[in-house]
Amino acid sequence: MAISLKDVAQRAGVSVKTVSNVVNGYRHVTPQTRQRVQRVIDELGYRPNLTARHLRKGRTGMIALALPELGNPYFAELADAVIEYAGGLDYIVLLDHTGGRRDQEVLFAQGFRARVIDGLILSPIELENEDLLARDSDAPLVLLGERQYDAPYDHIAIDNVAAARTAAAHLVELGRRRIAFLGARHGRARQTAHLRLQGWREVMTETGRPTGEEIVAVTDGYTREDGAQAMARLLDSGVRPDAVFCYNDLIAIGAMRTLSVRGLRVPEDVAVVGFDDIEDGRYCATTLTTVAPHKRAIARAATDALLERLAAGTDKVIEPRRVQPGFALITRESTVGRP
Amino acid sequence: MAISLKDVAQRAGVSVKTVSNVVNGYRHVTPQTRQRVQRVIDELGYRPNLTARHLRKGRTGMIALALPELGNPYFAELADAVIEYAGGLDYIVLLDHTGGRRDQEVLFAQGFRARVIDGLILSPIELENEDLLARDSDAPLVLLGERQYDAPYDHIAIDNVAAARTAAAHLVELGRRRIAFLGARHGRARQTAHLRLQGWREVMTETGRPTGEEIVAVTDGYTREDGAQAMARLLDSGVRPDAVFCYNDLIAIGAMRTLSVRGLRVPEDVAVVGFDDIEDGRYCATTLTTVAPHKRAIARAATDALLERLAAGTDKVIEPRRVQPGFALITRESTVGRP
DNA sequence: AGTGACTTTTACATCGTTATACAACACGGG
DNA sequence: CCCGTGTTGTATAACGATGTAAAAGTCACT
Repeated sequence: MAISLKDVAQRAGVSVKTVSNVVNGYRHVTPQTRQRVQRVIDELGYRPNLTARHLRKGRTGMIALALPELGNPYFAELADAVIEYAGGLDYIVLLDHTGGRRDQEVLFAQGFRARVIDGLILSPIELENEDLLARDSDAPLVLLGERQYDAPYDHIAIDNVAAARTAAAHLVELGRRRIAFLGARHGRARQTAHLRLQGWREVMTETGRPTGEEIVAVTDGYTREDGAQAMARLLDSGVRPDAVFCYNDLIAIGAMRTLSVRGLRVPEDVAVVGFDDIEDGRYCATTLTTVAPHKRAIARAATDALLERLAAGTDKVIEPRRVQPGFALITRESTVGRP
Repeated sequence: MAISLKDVAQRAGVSVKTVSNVVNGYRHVTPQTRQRVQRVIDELGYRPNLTARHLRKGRTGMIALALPELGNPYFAELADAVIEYAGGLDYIVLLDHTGGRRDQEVLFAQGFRARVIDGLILSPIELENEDLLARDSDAPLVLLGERQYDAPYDHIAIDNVAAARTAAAHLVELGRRRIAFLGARHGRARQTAHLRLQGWREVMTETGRPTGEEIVAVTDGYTREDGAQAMARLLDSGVRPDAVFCYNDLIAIGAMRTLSVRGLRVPEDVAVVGFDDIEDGRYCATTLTTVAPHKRAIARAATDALLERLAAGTDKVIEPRRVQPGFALITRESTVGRP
């Protein structure tokens, strides 16, 4: 059986509340009392029951982080960063994955696990604006990632259009002419993929390069497999790009795999740029040039935004905040070759 | 303010306990009462406060899963599997990372977060046997992964020696003669690395191949970087292996990177085998032959073992259990070449 | 000694749930 | 008509912590 305040109080010959006061560092306790109680606490090895404390305080000290999938290293690395940072602020992080499915995302946004968590950081993929507007949970919600919404929630995301432009401009500078885009998505105008596609398209247009449908490969998902297949389809269709800009690193890695199978050299025949800066990219046979969002900054911004809302309470209204952490283009062999 | 049992009871004109009975599907409630209460529940959108329930029941319905790091895809994929499986059994999984540091591992084993979680699945790296014996927390603990301990805890791990033998035998069958081992560790005899090293050494000895120190590369960690450096050191030392068996896929990927930089072909000049079957390995320029532990089986076995202990309660003694999930050798281009 | 202004400690209610024990009621058999 | 049996519902006490309000103790000053 676990030790409770009562046990300590009994043994120390004081009231339960006094023990509680000692535990919580309350000011008005005489040094003698404090010392005596503290000794008993150490003796019995008392540790507060967080469940009880949470019940009484109405807060659990836990926040949830819902990501599409941990199998994607970008999200795993991001999760690491959030757990680390929030942990430092005495918050426990509940990690979850939505599988990028709309029903799951709605479930989480709606407060699945409400009463267990104080707030939620959600990185949506399929979630629609209407889902957010229909939300009735009162736990604070911070949105992560690049989809855009017209809803009153904090949103942390890098400037995707600018980031994509940087990547595209890099390929243009290298003198590439037929620069394909891998990882576009059907439909949904607010998708991240559209922002990156837009940045790419802007630069292509400005520099007189083709942007036709035949040079844009649509994928179902964001995996290596999707990238490999998309690249294969592109090549099979007769298009011969001399560069590809990929929605993310996984797709880029898949694409490089297909290029290797087809006997095309990277970057001599085809230059490749990814997005995310996952660690894999640094150890491919040909290391991957990529756009690196500052993951720690993202983790910090998201956690800070959420905790600030928690501290303010539900009544106080805080203007929804839009934070744009930085990014950097990291050039590696897949565009500039081996030194 | 959230709706509580009391609110529902008041509105429905019954006692609090009756509502509780309806919520919990207690048998002896007349259909009329049940229906009436249920209607009010739906009307008010009542959802049980799990914190209170947990306080009362003395259980939280949460288990922790402490892994070295999520950045390693093997652990990320494993975490995915555990969250999925335990979630299906109505358990919430608290994911944590120890960084593979002994102090952190001890902290978790000792019941950091006790009173929040009902039990713990821990995948230790540096944890020592004495740490386990000194453990005084009463929350059930299941050990995951390949380190061996003489302590009364359930342990889930594949047969590493057999797995390593399978991999080594594969390289022997291909006619390779100087088969290096990448990713050995200094000291600690109970380490996983030693088991894999042992399997490798057995096969080398049985087939008359060298097992000298010069062909075994020690690493500090288990990352791609470690693999790349170890491979470089091996080559610099003048050893010319025609195959490498790596402690894990990350090291193998790092090694392949170095081989590529040095102009050595895989598998023509050097065949490479990894361990873990992480997704990265399927999309390298040269896909990676690897030993694939059955991750889902591991996740299931660990969760089942833990939940069984939870169900049994602390008083009942269950014999510590050793489960060995299966594995499979998956041959890819890094040993058999491209078809 | 009595007063007022603190400081220190305590008793008790409370958070939202479930367990326990018991009251109220229905039913069938003698 | 009473009794035992079994069902249905309620009042109350926990679980372990904290907040509130008030009691008890201390001290300086008249």
